[in-house]
Amino acid sequence: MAGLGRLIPSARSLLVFEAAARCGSCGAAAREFNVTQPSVSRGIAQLEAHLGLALFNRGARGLVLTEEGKTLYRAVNEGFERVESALAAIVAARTQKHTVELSLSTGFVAHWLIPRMQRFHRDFPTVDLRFQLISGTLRGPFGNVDLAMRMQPGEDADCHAWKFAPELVLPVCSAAYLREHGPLEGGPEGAHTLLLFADPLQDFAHYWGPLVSAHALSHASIAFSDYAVVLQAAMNGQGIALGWVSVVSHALGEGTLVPASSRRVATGRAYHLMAPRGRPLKDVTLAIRDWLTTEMQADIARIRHLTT
Amino acid sequence: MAGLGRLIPSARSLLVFEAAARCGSCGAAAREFNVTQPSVSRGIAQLEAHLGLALFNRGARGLVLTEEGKTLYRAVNEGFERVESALAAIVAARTQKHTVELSLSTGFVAHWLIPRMQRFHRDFPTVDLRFQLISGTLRGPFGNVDLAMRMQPGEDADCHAWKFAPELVLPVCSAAYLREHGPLEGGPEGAHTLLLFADPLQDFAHYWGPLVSAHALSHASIAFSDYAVVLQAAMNGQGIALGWVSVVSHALGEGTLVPASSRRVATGRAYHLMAPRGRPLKDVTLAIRDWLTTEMQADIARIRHLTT
DNA sequence: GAGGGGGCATACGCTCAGCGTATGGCCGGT
DNA sequence: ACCGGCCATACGCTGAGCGTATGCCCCCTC
Repeated sequence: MAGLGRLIPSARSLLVFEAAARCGSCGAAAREFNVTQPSVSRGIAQLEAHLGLALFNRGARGLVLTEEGKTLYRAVNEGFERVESALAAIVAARTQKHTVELSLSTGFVAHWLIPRMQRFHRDFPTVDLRFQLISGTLRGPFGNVDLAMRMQPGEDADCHAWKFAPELVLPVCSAAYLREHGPLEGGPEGAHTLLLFADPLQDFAHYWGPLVSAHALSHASIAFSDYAVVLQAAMNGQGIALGWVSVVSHALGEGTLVPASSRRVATGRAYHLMAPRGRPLKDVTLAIRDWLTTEMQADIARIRHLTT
Repeated sequence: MAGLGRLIPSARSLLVFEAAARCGSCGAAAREFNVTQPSVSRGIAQLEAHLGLALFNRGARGLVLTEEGKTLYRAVNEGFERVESALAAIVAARTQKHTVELSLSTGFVAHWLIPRMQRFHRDFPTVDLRFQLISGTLRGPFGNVDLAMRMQPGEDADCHAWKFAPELVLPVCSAAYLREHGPLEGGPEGAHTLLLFADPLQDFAHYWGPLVSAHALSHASIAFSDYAVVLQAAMNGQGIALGWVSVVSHALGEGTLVPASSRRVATGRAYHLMAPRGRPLKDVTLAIRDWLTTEMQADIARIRHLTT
């Protein structure tokens, strides 16, 4: 409104007026603007002189709006509120990001998701991921996250569930380790170092059993308390680790890990992505589910020759 | 609203923003505030920096509001209009004056209305006129004025419209120029000076074409950026200008301008006075409409011998 | 009635926010 | 390729807006 600039003596006149009207005194308004009382007094006087009418009656108890002052104050209050709401809204909309909470294992995040985080942020520029990280077997309630990875829906029936990846396991090591020590099956007794994950919840013999002969269990072993560290040690050439394909698919595709045996363990079970029913199922959550699934399927296709 | 003062970097930020948004360029907004273009440019940049977002996209054609800018502009426009209405109302109530906003061309105001302003004030002593001045072709929204002059109602269907004057154009110059150089049609090639109005929105060849033979377009010419100045130059004897009768009727009646040719262009279109439906249609607005129309009809009758 | 507290108004002098000028870069039209 | 018109920025200037000091007024309490 071009006219407004011409109707007031300066841009700050109305801000000063509004503050004085609301606070009821020059001193209180001055404190709000971090100026001194004479500054507000002059500002109001300037506005009144410009308009040719009194907006306040002055008294020992401060300022009292005249009838014209009340009319103007109502308008200014409404007008400023309209502007302030819009300002607040556009600033909030601009900085507002979707926060999505994911419950995932440390190994998965470290060796599968982080390597493709750049692509994730490209595809989801307004999403801010928050992780509930689970060291070891995927477990525990996830009622307070948007998306969780778990083995089977049975853990928490009251949820949406979507199949994500089959549970397929194979021994993996670095290419350098393989060249130096040969595959897991060959070689003399105890020639290998097995990198174990010290997880009381997981029967690793259950997985190792089908992969090595009985006497092979005499191999040296190193145990770690986090599966992500187990895989890192394998990549560093320190031994052979169990490789859950859902976690090592990226590393196998990149060649930072290679199969250490021709044997595989397919348990018949599957990892699922789950969303609790008690939490809003946001579009962005579904989009991320789809993205994760698509990426996993692409990885699996890419390393099919290594896992069958 | 105390918050508003904290959301903007300075009190004048929003005034600058609103003007730039409405005018579509820093230069045009600067002219409205009687400052230079860099001043507006800095003001907008300061506001954007403070808010942390872009309000305009910059280009070779000026400023275009972003989506956030549009949101803010709507709010600021409404908010400021609310304040301005109250300000006008209390000033009018105090002085018992009616403020009437008119959207008219600079040429019309300068050469048709101002010459009869004394008579206007005699007939409307309590009316305080405010002008939205349009340099060049009458155009643009007029939702925030009481009365606008436009070519056809189609521009903004949601309005009252009353026919005001036909679009009739003839070449005009001063009497002294005519005595010295003769009419537009006669004389050697290139003997005249054409006073042009540099308005990209208006195809002046469309009007000059029927008024002069093809070779006459070789006349020397001077271009001005405002039609009011074009007419002033013609009155000063500097050449021949196109005279829209709706603007030059007073000057023709007074003899400060005379026809420079026997040819006329009647486009068949008509100027209208319009009032937006979204704004109160005040009695004083209708009275001014009638006054303007009566004055124009009297002018046209007075110069009928010159325009047919 | 006197005194004190708290309010607003004004004179004087200071300073930096906002300005203009100069200039450069970019874009679109010819 | 050239030109006109737009916006952005560096530099220096200045007066609008500020604080301080002070005076005056009103209201309340003793």
